[in-house]
Amino acid sequence: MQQPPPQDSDSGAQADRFNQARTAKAMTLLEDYTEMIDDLVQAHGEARITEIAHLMGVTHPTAAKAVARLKREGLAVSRPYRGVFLTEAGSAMAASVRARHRIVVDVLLALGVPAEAAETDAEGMEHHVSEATLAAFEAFLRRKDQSAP
Amino acid sequence: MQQPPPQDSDSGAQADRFNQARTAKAMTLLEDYTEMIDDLVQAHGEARITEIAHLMGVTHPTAAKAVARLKREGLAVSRPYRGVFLTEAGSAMAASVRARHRIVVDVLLALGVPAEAAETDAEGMEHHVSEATLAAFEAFLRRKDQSAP
DNA sequence: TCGCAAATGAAGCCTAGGCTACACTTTTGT
DNA sequence: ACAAAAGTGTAGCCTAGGCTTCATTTGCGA
Repeated sequence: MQQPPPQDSDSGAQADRFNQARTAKAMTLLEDYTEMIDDLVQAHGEARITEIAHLMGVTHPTAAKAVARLKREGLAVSRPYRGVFLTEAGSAMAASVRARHRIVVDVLLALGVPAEAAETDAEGMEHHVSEATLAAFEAFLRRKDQSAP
Repeated sequence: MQQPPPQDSDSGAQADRFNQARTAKAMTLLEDYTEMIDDLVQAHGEARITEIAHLMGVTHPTAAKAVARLKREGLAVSRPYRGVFLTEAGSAMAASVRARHRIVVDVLLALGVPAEAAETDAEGMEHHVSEATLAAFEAFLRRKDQSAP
């Protein structure tokens, strides 16, 4: 799932990178909404469309469309005029997204990025952090903690 | 250009971050293509649609549409059935994009990310690296160089 | 309890960025 | 010199993800 088959020439490697970036970009909506819904359910017991929309900075029809997509993908469930909830798959995604987000922010902070910028940039960067990179980030943070306990 | 006006409540901060991530996402196409065209012009004296498409991993009509957008935005010029070239604005963007890309890759490598993953992830992450974060990255790399010359 | 405000849903429009199919130049090899 | 091949352009279709507008449902307060 990480190395697609090598192409004809060397230019394939370059193309593969862009294709992976495009794939990651397509996942961002799913990831952002599942995390948001998980937050809201933990905070209020349910996630309402209007609140999701407000926090995401979009209009409610946009949020509703996103939730419809989550439902299509089996990540969320909801009944008309009722709150939205995550399925098990959705919760799992939310958990890993949140963990990854925290690690990315921590790495940025450790590198000396100002807190506000770290939060903002992490929001976009996190979706492009592969397993390999995430593992390296975790190892880096562990080293940091050891050297400065 | 970095801090939009504060919203009503605190939820505005969250929404602002997502909005910035969306803006950055919208810039990725422009940035990727200008850098690619710059590479090709430096290598071959011109950038051909077919080669751009091949390297970007898309079909040529898609590349042609992207180039049309670059022209609309004043970043590139071209005449029918001839190569594509960057304007001064396009060259400037390519230069800063390339510089940022190199820094992001270097930071990932310095953190212990494997080379292949660093290249791939940087391709997506770089577009979300703000000026503040970039500055912190550069400072971090300078420190690294000093401690291990 | 019942009426109105707030929340949700539904429909339709727009742009970006993919694609295929087909038409037309340009280039190239014989 | 010209025909085939390669490269470009054009048209049209699709999905995602924004938006506005309008209809419907909830639920709360008078």
